[in-house]
Order: sequence, then C-alpha cells, then structure tokens
Amino acid sequence: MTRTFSIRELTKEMGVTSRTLRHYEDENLLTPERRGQMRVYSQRDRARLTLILRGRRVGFTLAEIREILDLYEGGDGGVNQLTHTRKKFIQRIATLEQQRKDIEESIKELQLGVTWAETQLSEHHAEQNPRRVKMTGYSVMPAGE
Amino acid sequence: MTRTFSIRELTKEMGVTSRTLRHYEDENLLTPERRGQMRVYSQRDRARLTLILRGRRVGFTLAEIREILDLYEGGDGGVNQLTHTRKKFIQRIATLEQQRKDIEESIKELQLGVTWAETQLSEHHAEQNPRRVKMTGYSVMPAGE
DNA sequence: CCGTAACTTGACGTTCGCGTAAACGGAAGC
DNA sequence: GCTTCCGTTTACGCGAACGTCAAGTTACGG
Repeated sequence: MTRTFSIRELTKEMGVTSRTLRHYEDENLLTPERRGQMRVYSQRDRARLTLILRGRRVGFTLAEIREILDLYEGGDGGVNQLTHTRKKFIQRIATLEQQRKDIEESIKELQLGVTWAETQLSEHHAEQNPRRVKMTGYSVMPAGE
Repeated sequence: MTRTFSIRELTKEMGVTSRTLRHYEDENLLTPERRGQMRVYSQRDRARLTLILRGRRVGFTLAEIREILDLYEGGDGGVNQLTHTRKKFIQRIATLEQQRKDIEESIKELQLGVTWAETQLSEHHAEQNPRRVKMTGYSVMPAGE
C-alpha cells in the first residue's frame, strides 16, 4: 500500500505548479526518487509537502521550513542535538503563538469594519442623505499600547 | 495632547528602520507632515503603522495592507463602495481564520516534536544506548486527509 | 566657525519564491 | 512518420520589501 505519485498528480492534489515542486527539490525540501529521469514521489514526500505548504501559509520562509524538517530527521540523536532541537521547536511555538494573537487582533479589527459598513448601509436605507460617520483616523485604530 | 513623533522615535518604538518608514511612505501607507523637510508623524500615522506591522506579521503584502487601509478611509460612502468594503473585509476574515487553523496545526506538530525530544532525552538518561525511535518519515506527519 | 548628529533624497543592490521561456527526451496514438 | 503529451534541465526574469551607499541640508553645542 505504498502508493507513489507522479509530479502531475501531486501538483493537482496540492494546488501547486510543477515548477514549485522542482524548486523545493532544489532547496532540498523534497527528494523524490527517479524512475529513469522522471520523479517518483512517495507518501513521505507528499506528507512533507503538506507541511511545507502549511508552513508557507503561516509565513515561514523555505529556509525556516527546511530547518524544522531537518530537525525532525537530522541529527545523530545525541543529547546536544536533541536539546537544540527541543529549544528550536519551543521558539517556533512562541512565534506562532504571537502570530495567532496578531491574527485574532486583525480579525477583531476587520469585524469592526464589517459592522461599521453594515451600520452605514442601514442608514443609507433609512435616510437618503446619511451622516458620514468617518471611521477614519485612529478612532478605529487599536487602543492598546 | 496631540503628540507627534520624529522618525527616530517611531523606529525605536516600533522596531523598524527609518528606511522602512520611508518605504511605507513611498507606498502611500504613511503620510507624515513636514516641518521644513523633516517628517513629523502624528498619532494617526503611529496607529496606522501599528496596523501595518501587524498585517506584515500575519503575512499580508504591503499592497494588501494598503487596500485594507484604503477601505477604511476611502470611498464616497456610496452603497456600492460600502458593500464592496464589507465583502472585502469578510474575505480577509476568512483567510485569517484559515491561517489560524494552520497555525494551530503547526503548533500541535511542534509540540509533538518537543515531547518526542524530551522522551529521547529521558531515555538517554535511563540507558546509555537509547533505542533510536526514528520519528522520521510520515510517522509524525499529518494523519488527516 | 566647526563638528556632529539627525535628517533628507536619489538610486542601485539583494534576497526570496517562484514564473517563464528554450530546448530536449521518451512513449502513445493516428 | 508525425504529433501530442508528459516529463526533463538550464537559466534568465521579476516583484516585493527593504538594505545600503552616496551626497546633501538643517539645527545645535562648544
């Protein structure tokens, strides 16, 4: 049950171009095998690609993604390596949690924007000459320090 | 109480370079006033900068950030404009929520990595020749389709 | 008057993440 | 045979987001 994938299959499934997959290979993020000179992607490649794309969506650079992936695989299993890996992971988690906070803030802002727009629209409905509540400046801007 | 800021103050407070602030000005993201030829940033500029940096941290391009900021300010207040703005905001919220999911997944993965490393380390403690649980391949990879 | 510190405007350089040809190699179908 | 896919390599190009000089201006203390 160890399925393999052609480059085309993978691109369609994951929504990327073949150029992207080759690029990831140049960057040592993927290492498909070859049948002749054609690439044959394993389940493992596919799984790594999933991680890569997710990393990309959350703003990691390819170098950062490679580092994380290498941490999973690499190393001699020595204490130093393991300690280092653990530390790196914890750091990543911290930045991700900061990012989550940022995202939640952004969502809040945008939701304010939505309700604001809806208010304006309902007033358009009521009066034919709505009072322009400006919502500009830093009235809508973050209050927090 | 309408404080203003020099470029240096703002860079120090926000942790960016002056080049960055000038770049944002070139891109019409900030529009500080001038005293002579020196830039004078208002509270509003500072607030916008906060939003810009947060947007940047969550992976928005400057163009996207500008679009959002323009939506807040711009427009004639017409129904079409408002409807469009609302739609845009809602779209942004959707992508942000996708991103939050991605981030939470990533955090989970990394937490698995941490506990794995800790397990390895504790076994190092117990035995002098630890069994190398490989954690490689797609054993740690996402199970979900 | 001099230095120096903080600011200004160009303008070219750099990194990242691919896009986009250009040119070629099998294999399949008519 | 020829065309049509699907694949390959090599390599130059590009937009985004600044970095990095270079060269000049303004304000102030000594």
